[in-house]
Amino acid sequence: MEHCRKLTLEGSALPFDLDITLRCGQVFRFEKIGRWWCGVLENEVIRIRQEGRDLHFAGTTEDQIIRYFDLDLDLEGILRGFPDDPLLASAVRHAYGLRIVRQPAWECAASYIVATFANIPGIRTRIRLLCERFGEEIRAGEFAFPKPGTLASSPLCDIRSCRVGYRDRFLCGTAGMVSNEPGWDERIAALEYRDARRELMRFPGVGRKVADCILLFAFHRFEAVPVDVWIDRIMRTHYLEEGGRYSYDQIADEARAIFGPYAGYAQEYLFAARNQIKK
DNA sequence: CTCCAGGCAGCCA
DNA sequence: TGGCTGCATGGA
Repeated sequence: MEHCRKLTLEGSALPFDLDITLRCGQVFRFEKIGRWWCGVLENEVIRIRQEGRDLHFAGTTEDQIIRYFDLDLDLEGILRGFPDDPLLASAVRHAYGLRIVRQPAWECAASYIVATFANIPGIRTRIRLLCERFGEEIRAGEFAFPKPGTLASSPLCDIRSCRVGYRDRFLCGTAGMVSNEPGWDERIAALEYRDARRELMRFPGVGRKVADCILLFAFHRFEAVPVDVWIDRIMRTHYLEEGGRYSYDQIADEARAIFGPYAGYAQEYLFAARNQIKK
């Protein structure tokens, strides 16, 4: 591996916690080996570790690190702007320094399509298998994320062999649509949140929740609030009227009303602290 | 073994 | 529009 660089975090880059950021379940391909996190960024194998304010990394540029981890974002200001709420405050304390990573749009979409109705360890296994089978080998034993064209032209049975189950045709179908429209992500990025979500939901396997995940994790639309079973539970138990009937959009709207324009970030901190939040 | 998971599409009223 | 149901799979 090429030589290691160092980036000292300061200003907007604080707070930042690499472990929490890569462990919280927003990304599925990073793996911690010893003290190093190893993963693939833009077809480059990278490794990175944090020691206090120092970020040591290899395999990519400082600009890419800053962009991927969104270190120019004033996270402290966002956290300070949250409403005075004890549950959210405890979640922020628990996951302090978590940053929403800027995922490539296609990788994010494909990942969350195969993430539906599954648990995180299983998702990681599936995505690893997809990369090993369909991704370009960029180094011995290291694979890029599969290109949409590759998946679109692969037999469903081959895709299913990566244990994606019934999601095989969703993944293949979305891969086909994406590969037929270069620049689809820029088109989405130019739209208002509601329009962007509606457009994303035209992809097979992309419903409200997956669309919100793509908008939050790839496009950094921080008003997007993915409501999975955990967030649904937390919102109903702690923020909504007991026994009330709430649709997905009503819960997300409530979250935006309570947490403000960075509700997506609040959601992510609550998700990261889900096992510490009592039912 | 049972339960459950970063839900979705396809129905039906 | 809103509620119900089947769905493949593996990790805990």
